[in-house]
Amino acid sequence: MAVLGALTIEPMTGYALRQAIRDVLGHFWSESFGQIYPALAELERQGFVTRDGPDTTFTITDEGTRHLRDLLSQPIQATPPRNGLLLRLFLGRTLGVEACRTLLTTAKADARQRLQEFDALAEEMAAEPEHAANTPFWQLTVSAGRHSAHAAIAWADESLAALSHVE
Amino acid sequence: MAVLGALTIEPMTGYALRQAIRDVLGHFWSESFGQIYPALAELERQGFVTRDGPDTTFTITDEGTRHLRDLLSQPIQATPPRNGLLLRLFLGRTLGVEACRTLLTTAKADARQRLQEFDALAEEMAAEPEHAANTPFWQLTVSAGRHSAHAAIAWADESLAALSHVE
DNA sequence: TCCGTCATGTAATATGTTACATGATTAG
DNA sequence: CTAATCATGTAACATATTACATGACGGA
Repeated sequence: MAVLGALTIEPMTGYALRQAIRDVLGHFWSESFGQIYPALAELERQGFVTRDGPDTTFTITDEGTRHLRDLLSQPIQATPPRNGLLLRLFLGRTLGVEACRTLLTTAKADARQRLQEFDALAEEMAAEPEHAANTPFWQLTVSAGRHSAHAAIAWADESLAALSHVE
Repeated sequence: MAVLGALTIEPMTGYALRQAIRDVLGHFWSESFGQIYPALAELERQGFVTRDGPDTTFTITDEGTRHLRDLLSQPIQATPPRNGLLLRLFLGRTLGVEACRTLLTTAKADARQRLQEFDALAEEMAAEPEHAANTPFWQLTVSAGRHSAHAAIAWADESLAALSHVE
């Protein structure tokens, strides 16, 4: 779904695909080389993408677009959560309050960092008039990241305050 | 780490462990049967847990607690993101605005639901005086969930408003 | 010439879920 | 007595990452 989706934006090589997924979808999606190339081969076999010219860029076919629409319409399957930060804090009594404070401070700094990256990303998107029809949707994903980062900062502040009363 | 951590709260059978992980850590961690039993066998082999009595509850050893402290102190390794909702919204032009609106409405309802679950969880925790030393840390994880859910609701509202101007 | 990047792919490995097999115990 | 839950475990399968192998090309 991610590979087909990226190819709706523009034709790309597998290598460029990996960069696009990392740089543009990076904050909510990821794929490794080992997934992308076999996926492209399979999609080609099924006629959903074609390999063009000597530079071997991949282009999505009409059938591929139809298939993508099907995939997008399927129910979202939840990925099992694995939040190492929260697991450590939950076990804070064993880990120690001081270490928890450090984790929270780092988490806050990370969230600030992410906010800056979202600003850059939003600017980048706005500066591409050829993708005007996509930008409203793309901005939604950036906005999600921003809301999430702001929430993380507020939570970290509250949590640090709460922990100052412990032990 | 999750298995050892859960056993610091109280000795448990593997079955109870799975329920505790699902019910208490569920909103930020998950383990399946296929992970828990082999992990317990390995932890027993290494002397980090012991199997007691005829009801075979597992108890963490002193060495196990030391090992857990080591594990908790190791750097948090980020899990690759896989957010099916954001991927679909990013490809909103292909999926269609109407479907995006539905996704956002559902996401908002889900977040509301989660808020209620967090309220219940917080009450449950507060009602267990024998775990008083743990509750400050446990409340942090609930608070994280609450902040995240509130952010999701605000984001969904904003996004629905933004999409009303599209097409 | 040599290094970094572009480019494709495979193999080894790691991780994780689901389904199945088995049997005890408990509640209706 | 029978259905649900408790309890442990394994095997098959699915998924995903990392490292490796290969080679082209452009710039310092």
